[in-house]
Amino acid sequence: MEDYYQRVYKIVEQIPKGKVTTYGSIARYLGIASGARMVGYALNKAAETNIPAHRVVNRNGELTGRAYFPDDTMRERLKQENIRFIDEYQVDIDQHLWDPNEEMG
DNA sequence: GACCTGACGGTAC
DNA sequence: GGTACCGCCAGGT
Repeated sequence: MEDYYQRVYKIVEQIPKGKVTTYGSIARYLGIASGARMVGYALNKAAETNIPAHRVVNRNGELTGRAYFPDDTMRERLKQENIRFIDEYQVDIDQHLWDPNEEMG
């Protein structure tokens, strides 16, 4: 079901600069609250696209997907957007959280 | 067609 | 408050 991935990409593209969201929020918006894993899986493919997948982190704000980005691209991109880091590879999710369920309805 | 794996999340202890 | 375990859906072998 590639259409599923398209849905994920569409949402990730809507993430405003300086904001981040979680896999769970995206999954919930898609109607699969428990499909957070699928979101990350989709973003894996998104890593080779023009989609800002670096703005998506887990519920804890950890850059779990940094391994799928060349070097520290993911962290550099976030820092470039003035994202506050509470750890070397963990953003202040509570400060920059962007929930599509609230922003997009 | 069955089993295993995977950028996660919530609950239980 | 942190760690551990189970559940979830989709895709590949």
